[in-house]
Amino acid sequence: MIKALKGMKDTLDPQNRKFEYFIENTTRIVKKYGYSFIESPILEETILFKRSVGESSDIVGKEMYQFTDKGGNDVCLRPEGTAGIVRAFVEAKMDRIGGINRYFYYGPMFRYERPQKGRFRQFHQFGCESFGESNPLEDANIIIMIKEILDFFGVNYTIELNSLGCPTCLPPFREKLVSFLNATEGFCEDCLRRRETNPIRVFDCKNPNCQTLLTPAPRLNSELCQACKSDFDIVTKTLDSVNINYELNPNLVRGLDYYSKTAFEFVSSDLGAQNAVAGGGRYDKLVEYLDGRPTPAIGFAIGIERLLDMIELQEEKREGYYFGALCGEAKESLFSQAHKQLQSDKVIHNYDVKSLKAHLKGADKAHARYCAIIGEDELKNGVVWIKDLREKNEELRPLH
RNA sequence: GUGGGAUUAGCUCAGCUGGUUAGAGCACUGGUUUGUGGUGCCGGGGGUCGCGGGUUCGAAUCCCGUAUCCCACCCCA
Repeated sequence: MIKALKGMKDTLDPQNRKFEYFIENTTRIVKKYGYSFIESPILEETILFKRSVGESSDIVGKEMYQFTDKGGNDVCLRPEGTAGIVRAFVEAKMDRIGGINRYFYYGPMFRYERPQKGRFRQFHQFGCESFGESNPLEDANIIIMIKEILDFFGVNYTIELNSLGCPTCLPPFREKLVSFLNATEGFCEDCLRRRETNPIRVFDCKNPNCQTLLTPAPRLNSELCQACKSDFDIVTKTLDSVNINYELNPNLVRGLDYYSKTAFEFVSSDLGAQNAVAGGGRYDKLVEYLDGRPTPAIGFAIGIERLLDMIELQEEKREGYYFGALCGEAKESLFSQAHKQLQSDKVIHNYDVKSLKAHLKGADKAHARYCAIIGEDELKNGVVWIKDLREKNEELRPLH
């Protein structure tokens, strides 16, 4: 038997029903906030992700499905959604047209990782990207929108918030931090590695010894430049004004290099170790990194599988008709009757001749509202027998 | 990439220290004196015991390898 590759899942019942339910309602909500559908290819040039997500990130460094295609191009299955959308945005010259453009997308992403709870090699994200709006009210509004989505599905979460600074205040801070790390002995191996790759991540270390050593370390939230600080204040004050609870997490570091200023994650204790159900932030420099005109932007993505893991499927409701014959002679009339019904209703047609009891069982299993039967008696009288499986009443309708 | 646990029917699992034709529940399917489901009763189909080696008279059972799944590290949605 040929099986799906490691970490890759087929979407069948009942997951498929959850998936449709999620897309339908999330789409409805984000459209209210002015987002419109966009789709970009799953396969992109490798350079796109190297320049946007960043070569120092784990995603680009070791998790990409990268290969050379038949034309000799260095290509990748997209590991995340934002880079492709920004490329599409710049390629369509939307940066030159200007204005405010908001897009949503959903689809598969690929990362070559060891699978575990809530983590797959092919997984799905639903994301939004807002271009052209630098006002931090947009940051707050996006967080409010995500909250509306998660609340609609009734999941538990907490919002974690941080400011990552900008090209004015982050690099000096990073240098300060690295000198501090260099001057301090006793950090664990992971932290020494982080010092080289992504120094801010040391704050995330779970090793209690490292946490102790970090006590006197410089902190970004007290090193933010005036602009970053005042923007972040607006975000938090706006959230306060609409009574949204959040936690300031100075250790929140996003794994993608393009983020700046506002960064947030929606985490849930109902998930496993992979507890982020949604995450995102501002990326004001990314459009120009990808050869566009400077355009402020902010976006986020929801991990669809992680969200679906937390939602309950509502019971499938009875709908439509089930058609069955009690004798071979009835088959022809039954088929034509079913065909006519199909013009206005969902119809499941069973082709086998079976007992009434067997057909009723079949109708029940098919979640049909009505069970329509033709047997010898009905054929003789030119009628079809119909039972309403929910109301438990029966009627005879003339064949037509 | 590093650990730990698992792998027997479609699903959840039982199968003791290796010993005759590998079991259960659920699911599926059919019947159940008259044409009434989701909820009675009886029957039926379905398994090269993940795969490959090895030990043995004999392996689902012991050993080695390997694949996949689950969980965690790491990282992130």
